[in-house]
Amino acid sequence: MSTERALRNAGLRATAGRVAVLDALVSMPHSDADHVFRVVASALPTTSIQSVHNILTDLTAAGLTRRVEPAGSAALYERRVNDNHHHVVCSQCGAIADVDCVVGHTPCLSPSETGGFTVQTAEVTFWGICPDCAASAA
Amino acid sequence: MSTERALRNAGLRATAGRVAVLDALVSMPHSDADHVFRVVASALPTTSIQSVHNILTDLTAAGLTRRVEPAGSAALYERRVNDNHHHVVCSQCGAIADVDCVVGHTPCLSPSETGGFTVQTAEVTFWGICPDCAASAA
DNA sequence: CTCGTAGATTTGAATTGCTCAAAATAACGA
DNA sequence: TCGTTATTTTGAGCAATTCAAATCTACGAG
Repeated sequence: MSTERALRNAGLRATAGRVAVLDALVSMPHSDADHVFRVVASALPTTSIQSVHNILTDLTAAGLTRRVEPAGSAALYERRVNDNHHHVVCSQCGAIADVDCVVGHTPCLSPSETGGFTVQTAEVTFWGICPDCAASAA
Repeated sequence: MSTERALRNAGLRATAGRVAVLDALVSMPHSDADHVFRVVASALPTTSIQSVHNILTDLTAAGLTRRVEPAGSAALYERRVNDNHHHVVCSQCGAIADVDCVVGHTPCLSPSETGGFTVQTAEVTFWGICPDCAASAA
């Protein structure tokens, strides 16, 4: 299995829990730990929310998943990694979608005054209204 | 007092707690609720952390303060508002500084593919190393 | 000026999201 | 097949924040 290979390549053991979590994130990106837990639990009844937290933390540390924390919601995880994409978040319902970066190529990557900070990455979050919320408002 | 006038202009009553919180945020921007509480509590011994949360929530709803939630830290508040500035956060110690926006004026405000979202604002967080952490690493 | 009331604060409890740690278990190289 | 060590399990615990009822107070009406 490709998922298991990815785990071993990252130096992690290929356990059922990790495979299930990674696979879950492919079909439902931007899921929080609880969401992942509910999907994984049906196939793996012995698991727990804490285990899912452990797994997600490990996977993120190993670079297999990315953790996103939009203001106001729990941490979200996605498999899409290493491409520095950004996100649009619905300020009404919290729905989230990927956004590829933008204007030229690395916008906002050279702030004018950094107060002496050495900038390594730029994280962009767009806030707006998702199609569903726009529809139900009309 | 200018602070009290600002409160009334926003349609809020000018209470001692609110004035103290606003004033505290002028001298120490990017403070979390606990930080604000400790400063305010010395002048206002009857207050509580919950009251500070209430106040900060109200002030933010009224547009008098801005709430920022960098990944991994508690919510931070600042008085600087309505100028859409951004932040640099130290990935080691969490120190935070303001960054004025950048490249032209409204960079990153026109993502290529929004997945149908109507984008209203763009929030940029730079991650890097602050001067202090850089110094102690050398 | 004082009084009543809507708006704020206080107090205490509860919730959410997550971390920590010890014991049990399972992956996988030898 | 077995042993080691990584991983999961289980259960407790914590920090940040929210909720809600009771009390209080700012401030406009009179």
